[in-house]
Amino acid sequence: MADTARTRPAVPDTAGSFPVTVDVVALTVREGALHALVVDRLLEPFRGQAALPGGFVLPGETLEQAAGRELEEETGLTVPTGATGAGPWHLEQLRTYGPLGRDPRGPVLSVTYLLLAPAFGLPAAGGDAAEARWVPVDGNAGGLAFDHDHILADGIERARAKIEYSPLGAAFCPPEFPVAELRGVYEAVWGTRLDARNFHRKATGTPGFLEPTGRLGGGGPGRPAELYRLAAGVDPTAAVLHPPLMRPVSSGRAAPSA
Amino acid sequence: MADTARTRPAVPDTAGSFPVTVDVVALTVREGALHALVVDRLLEPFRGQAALPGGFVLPGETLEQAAGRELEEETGLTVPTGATGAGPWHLEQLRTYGPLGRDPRGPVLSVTYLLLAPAFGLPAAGGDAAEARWVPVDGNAGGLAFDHDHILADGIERARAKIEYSPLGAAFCPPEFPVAELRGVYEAVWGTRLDARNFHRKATGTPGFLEPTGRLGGGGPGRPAELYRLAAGVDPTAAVLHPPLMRPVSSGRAAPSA
DNA sequence: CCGGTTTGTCGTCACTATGACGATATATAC
DNA sequence: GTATATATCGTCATAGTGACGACAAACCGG
Repeated sequence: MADTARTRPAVPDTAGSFPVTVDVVALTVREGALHALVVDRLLEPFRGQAALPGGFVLPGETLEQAAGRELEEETGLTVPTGATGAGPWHLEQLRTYGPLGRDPRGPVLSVTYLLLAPAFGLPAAGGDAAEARWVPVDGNAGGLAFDHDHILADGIERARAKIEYSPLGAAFCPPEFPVAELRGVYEAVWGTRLDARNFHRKATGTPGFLEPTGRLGGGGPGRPAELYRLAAGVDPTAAVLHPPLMRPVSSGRAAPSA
Repeated sequence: MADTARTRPAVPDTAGSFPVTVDVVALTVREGALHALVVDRLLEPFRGQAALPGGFVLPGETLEQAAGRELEEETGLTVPTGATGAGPWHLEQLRTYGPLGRDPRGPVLSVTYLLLAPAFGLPAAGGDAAEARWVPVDGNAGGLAFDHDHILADGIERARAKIEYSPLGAAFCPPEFPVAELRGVYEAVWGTRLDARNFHRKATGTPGFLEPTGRLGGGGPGRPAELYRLAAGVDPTAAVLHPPLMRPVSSGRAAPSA
């Protein structure tokens, strides 16, 4: 143990050491509205209060692994491996909060992740949480534990901004979907209405965005829609929409919060 | 000590505790080229190698405070307080790396920050670093310690993307500057040439971006330019450029790395 | 003093992308 | 069949861009 100090330099004693949590802003579109995943806390602090799913990072874990584990433990959602790739599901880091003044237990760092997912069956509770559920985020979803209201707002704004120029809107859709479903995603995330014809022109006319499957999706009333999938081999965060799909100025174009 | 467990819930024992560093990608524009601030390490690991300025977060410190302290200790640069506001200097969080496989001393979390600054006098070395210096980032600045090459690349890409739609390009400029200087920033950051007349039209014609001071800036050859400042009261990260200033497609439109 | 050079600013023009909206195709509901 | 709903294609005016001409106002060298 003493010789490791020579062969392997150590972290200086003055450096602080912090517990680290991973919290996930999981968003989906259900019934035309943007929903976030919250759980009810079973433990102190904030016992009984709603919070974002998340928990402490364990030794030997990566941050992504911790995010996936907590999500699965608390909500039953299993994030497919490689969800940072194209297709449904998208997991990306949001930002890091803390360590001061955000947890009554003391200094705690929170690395947060943003998950965009298709509407998914009701998750099951477990772990440190009871009753995981999707809650609509129309304006005032407030009342979350810790600084999770703030984190949720940041996550929503990130999602709103990213679908402007990236194909990430498709992360909310199943592997094959009609253009109208994608338009519904934009309308739900932005809280606005988009012209179906102009959206169709932009979505299908942008190289590297959508790819026709040739199949038709029937079922509902009206003419059956052609099904599309995300263009293959495209980085889901690449800026394929050039110029971007712009949110109507009439809608609440809130300034991104840094 | 025993009763605090009742009145103040504690972090569970199973939770890991991690040393946390703050590393800063400091960018500036000098002589028409984008430069990054690097220091030479005085201590192991990677002693003698170039690295981004940064160091361990101390107990009781916020992340921003740690970033400012390390920057000042190692490079002599003093970030003005409130550099997240408008005007020259801009400090924002980039992302968090780790904790596994990036530091030979063991699991270490690195919260990184992006600093955009006007060209500034040669920084002075100190602390754990010798010879802080600006290095041009034209393509192959590589060879930094830890995963700092990767972090630097992420920071540059963030800067390239942000000046497309935000007024952040002005963070590289002094408080008052001619339009041509701002154009030089865009050209340096994007590594491309822009048409002076079209840039002037877009920059001066976009509400919430530039504000004429009425003063003229003389000195060099040619007609003296009108001096502008950033529009007052505008969030420096707000998307004021709608549609954005788009990088020419001819230039290397690399896909953002998530 | 005077023309040449350099840089900043204003204008023009073709083209692209958008926003608004009409028209047609093809399904389900009654 | 008729009404209704949805998808897709087309048209047209307009805003914004890219390319580039023209003029303004400083410096330089003789």
